[in-house]
Amino acid sequence: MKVPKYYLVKREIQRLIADLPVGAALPTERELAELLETSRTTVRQAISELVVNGRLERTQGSGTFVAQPKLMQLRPLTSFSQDLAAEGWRPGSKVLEIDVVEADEELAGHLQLTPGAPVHRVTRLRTQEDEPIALEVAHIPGPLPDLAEEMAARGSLYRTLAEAFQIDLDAVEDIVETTLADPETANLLGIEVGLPLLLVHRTAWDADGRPVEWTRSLFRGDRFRFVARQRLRDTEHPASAAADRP
Amino acid sequence: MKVPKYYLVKREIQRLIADLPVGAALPTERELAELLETSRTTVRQAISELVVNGRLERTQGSGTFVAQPKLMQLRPLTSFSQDLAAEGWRPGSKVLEIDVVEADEELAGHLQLTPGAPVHRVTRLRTQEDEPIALEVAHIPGPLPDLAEEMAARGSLYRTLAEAFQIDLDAVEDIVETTLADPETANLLGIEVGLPLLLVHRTAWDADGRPVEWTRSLFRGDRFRFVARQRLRDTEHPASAAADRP
DNA sequence: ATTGCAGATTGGCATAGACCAATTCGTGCC
DNA sequence: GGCACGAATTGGTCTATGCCAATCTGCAAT
Repeated sequence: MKVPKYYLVKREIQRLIADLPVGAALPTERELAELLETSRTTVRQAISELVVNGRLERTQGSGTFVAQPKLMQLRPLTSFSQDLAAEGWRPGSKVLEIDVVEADEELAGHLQLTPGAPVHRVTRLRTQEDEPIALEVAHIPGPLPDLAEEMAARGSLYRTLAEAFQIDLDAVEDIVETTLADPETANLLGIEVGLPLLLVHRTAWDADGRPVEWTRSLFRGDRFRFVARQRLRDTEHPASAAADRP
Repeated sequence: MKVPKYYLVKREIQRLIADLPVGAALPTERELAELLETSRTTVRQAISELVVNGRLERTQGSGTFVAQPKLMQLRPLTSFSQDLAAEGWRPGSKVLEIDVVEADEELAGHLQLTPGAPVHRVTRLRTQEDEPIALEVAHIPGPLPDLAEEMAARGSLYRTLAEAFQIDLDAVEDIVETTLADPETANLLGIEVGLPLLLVHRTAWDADGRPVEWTRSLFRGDRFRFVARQRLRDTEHPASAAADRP
């Protein structure tokens, strides 16, 4: 099998950084090109893949550095804050905007509304140790008086829905796929344009089966894992009541 | 905000292909470079992102074409075949290898074994309409006599475990993250090196809480969505027995 | 000691061009 | 008509180079 040169260069660089601690600086691109007897373009292509994989971090004017390994995890059925707090992280959240928009075709479909119906929109930047890791846009239908104030008082969106508006979620569905960072998203998340992201669409229903939330989240692909854990409902033998998994 | 030129080119190309049907050919890279008054390198960078997003497909010697949109979905709790069949797809599976290996540190940890313990390994290529979409390596501990023959007779791994070895799954956990295709994987999946993949680690437990399967799957990021659907166990009010979601 | 500015350093973007590899297509042969 | 082969076409890789933008460094002024 033919392996392109930039891929060999990538492996060389991986060897170079294998023993380096987080934060260590790589040689400059121009030095690497000379050292590995190739062009700077090829070196950049190799480094780009390592950046995408989350192994390296580039800063214009400064250099290229060994990055933190991928660590965070998110379970789909609880809230962002609970998820990360349970893992021992320090999650934060910054509300960028709270407004009301008219549902377009797609949004109306997901929330079972007629297009044009008013929907509350909450745009938030999720952070971890003050580093942005996700951009989240939640859409909630129905009257929610003083949503901004209620949220400001509580912080958590789910807690606000439950305590201030008696909206309790009964089921959620997450759809996860990959996408690429466009300039605007890259800017907000402080990452490079073109980095792979995990695009998560979440729909939540109440006990009556009515959709109460439709959210579009973009997570850094190099910093996030998505965890889905499920008990299998044994439709044939409704016996199993064993302890939860270790 | 500064938007690089290749990104503008990308948008131009997106406009160009907006009305084209699947399979339609783009102008050649050299033509696009001239048309959009830029270099071929810049055009290639723009096209590369559209390829990664699954909007375009490149074939050396032939051209660049509009690709099938992302469509498939997979729920985490049933088998690959059931998942796709339920969505109306025609899934296939090709067993590449069935053998027994010694568990390394990581594998032993996931399956609660001692390193060096023998583990069955089933390597499969999952296909859809004869197109490879995922590479799956399953590890199952314990004695499984004539596993290869039993599987050949049934096709499905989960059915084989249940019917031939009385191994019934009770809970599963999927961990989803992004990664990039290395040359070997890219070769098997028939995609380009460097394309983003969804890397899914699945662990399955039986009713006694013993891990019975640990699987590493690589899905084409441009062809796959991952769906996790959950009922929220209402720990406070164990009442909810409403109909499943619409 | 602190601040401010200028220059050097480093990554980011874009160009032009060469050659390779896979595919396609036309031509001519059978 | 069908097949084989070679040329043309098209994407794949790599080089060399220039300039821009962000950052860092060090010196000078305060």
